[in-house]
Amino acid sequence: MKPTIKDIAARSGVSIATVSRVLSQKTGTYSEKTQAKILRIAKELGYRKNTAAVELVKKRSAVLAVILNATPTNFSTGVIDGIQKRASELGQGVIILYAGNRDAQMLHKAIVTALERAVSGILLTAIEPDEADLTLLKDSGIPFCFVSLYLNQPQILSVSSNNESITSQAVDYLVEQGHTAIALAGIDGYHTGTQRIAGYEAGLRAHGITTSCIKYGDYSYESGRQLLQEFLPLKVTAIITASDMIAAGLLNAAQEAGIRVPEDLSLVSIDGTIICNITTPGLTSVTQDFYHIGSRSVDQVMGHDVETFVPVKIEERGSVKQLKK
Amino acid sequence: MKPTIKDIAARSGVSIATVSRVLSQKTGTYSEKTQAKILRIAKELGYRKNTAAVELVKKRSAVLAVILNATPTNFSTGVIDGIQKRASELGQGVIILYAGNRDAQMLHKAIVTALERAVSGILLTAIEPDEADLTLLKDSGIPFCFVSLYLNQPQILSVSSNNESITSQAVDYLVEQGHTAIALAGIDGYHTGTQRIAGYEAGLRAHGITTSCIKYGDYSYESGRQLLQEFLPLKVTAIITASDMIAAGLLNAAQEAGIRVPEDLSLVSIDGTIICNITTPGLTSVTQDFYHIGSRSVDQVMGHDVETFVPVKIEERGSVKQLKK
DNA sequence: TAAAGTATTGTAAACGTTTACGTAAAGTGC
DNA sequence: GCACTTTACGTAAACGTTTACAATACTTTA
Repeated sequence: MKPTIKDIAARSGVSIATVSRVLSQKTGTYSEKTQAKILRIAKELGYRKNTAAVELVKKRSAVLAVILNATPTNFSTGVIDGIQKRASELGQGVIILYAGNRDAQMLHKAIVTALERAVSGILLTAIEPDEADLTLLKDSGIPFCFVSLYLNQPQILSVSSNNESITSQAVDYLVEQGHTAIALAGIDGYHTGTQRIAGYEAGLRAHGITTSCIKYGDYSYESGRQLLQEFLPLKVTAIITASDMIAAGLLNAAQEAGIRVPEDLSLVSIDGTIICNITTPGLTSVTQDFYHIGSRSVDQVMGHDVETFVPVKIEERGSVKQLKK
Repeated sequence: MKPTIKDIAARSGVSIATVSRVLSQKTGTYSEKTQAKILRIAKELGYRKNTAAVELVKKRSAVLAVILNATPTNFSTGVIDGIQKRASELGQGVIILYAGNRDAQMLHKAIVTALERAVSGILLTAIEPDEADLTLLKDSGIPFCFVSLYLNQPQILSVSSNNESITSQAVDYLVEQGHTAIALAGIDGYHTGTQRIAGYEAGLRAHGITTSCIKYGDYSYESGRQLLQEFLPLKVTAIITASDMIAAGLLNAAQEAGIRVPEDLSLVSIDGTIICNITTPGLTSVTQDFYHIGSRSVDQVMGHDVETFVPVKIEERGSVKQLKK
């Protein structure tokens, strides 16, 4: 069946310890001649290490566990690309455990699965754990880091965009385009949403705007469509949306209702994924750098000294009208 | 540090074998009194099984490995939702290994990683392996199944939509709407693409249409945008696109070139993800049931008797014009 | 009551790999 | 040539859990 180091040792005429040292590349503990023989035989036999045996002995593996939340917004690919690349550079493998979308049970199971394996670190992407799971993580002794979430607790590692900066920059941009009746749409009441609300309100205050307007949602396209009804009686000229999906839903519902974008209503979308290019018109966005968020989170969980916040930028497309001043 | 069954045995006054039997729920091999005591102490100690030790001894785990290709088209979520749900119903965990997008090195590494772990099965989603990797999989003794790919080799398990049926239904639908100058766009030369070409051409023949028009691409939005140039000199009235992203790219490039959809050019998109709702106008699609593809692939790899093909359906939106006949 | 059957438990070995420590041989410096 | 250091290798034990088999205790049957 599956060849083991015992098989290699028997064919090489050396001990299993020597085979192990060669296969673990313990330089200086074997001769070149012995190494060549062992590597040749290992290849002939199609030998592969038994990961479970290694992890059992070493009580640690060179594997990062990524716990992945399926958000309505598709930014996972960028984050994962960043994680995979950086992990690979640091000699770490990556396994992904799926936690559904705000499914507490699946999340708990994913966390326990990660803890049951001797992973070197855990990255939780766009996931807000409850206190019990957070305690579990803290007590495990395994380093963990939140990705695209900032809990603002000093002992908890995270890498994300600065959510207050995201919305305050969006407000700045819209004010610059002449807008003063600015709303925030599709946000939720979790940490990310709360931070974005704070930035939105700080941005309004900084420009002396006293009227705020916040509509809650769940970041999804359908949520965006439904939110349009709530804006119809209001006098807002511009809306900052919590996600590209909210923006797309608002956009399409508005157009179906005869409201032209950007002529009658301007939109600035948070995230800046490819969705912003697909809509008609394209969506002006506060674009997050998901690739670097992912990449930097690997450095963070590996104990390297990195900045928590990854900068964002405004990307102009076609959804914001410049008002006469 | 981490409690082991030795700690539980010491506190319970029983042997480690008894602790193991209780924790493995070997019914009929322990008394209720002993069980209660062991479970209480395990909970007090915060005991968790060491997965590596279990896998080492059993040489098998109740875990499916999903090797995930990051396609330009975002259908992964549906597939994974289907896989996770069905696996959970069958008592299997799921770990996901990321293979990038047509990155042979990452794919090979993902496959080797899966083989190094005592997984119960491997699901390869939208992945076309080379011969060496396919041989590796076959020689491993671990069951594997292709998801959303059909290799048409009798010993190789797969679950997907019927790609010939997808394009022939699209042709049927467009002919029904009065179209006879029908193209196929964005397809590649791999298995899926080849099957869709066959269905497209069979569909044309069935309607006595002798002129075919096929433009290759890579399923991405950018590829779709670029393909428009190739269609400008042609007299096609309708295009079947290889993915929603190709459709969105063609759509937006056409509108920017003053070509109206559906008035001047009709589009039918293969996949039917949420992208089809986001574009303006919405894209008529041959919609695949990714959730059931994922779900059924779990049954397939677990050795249950299931149909290879999951039915597709035409979903009308706003991208096809009915021509006068 | 004795024998047979069943339930419960413990001992020992297995799983595949790593590594501390001991030993022998080779290399280096005085 | 001698003492010290380095290289190379082997032995034995460890890692945490499972399980076959043996032993013991309890229950049922004749």
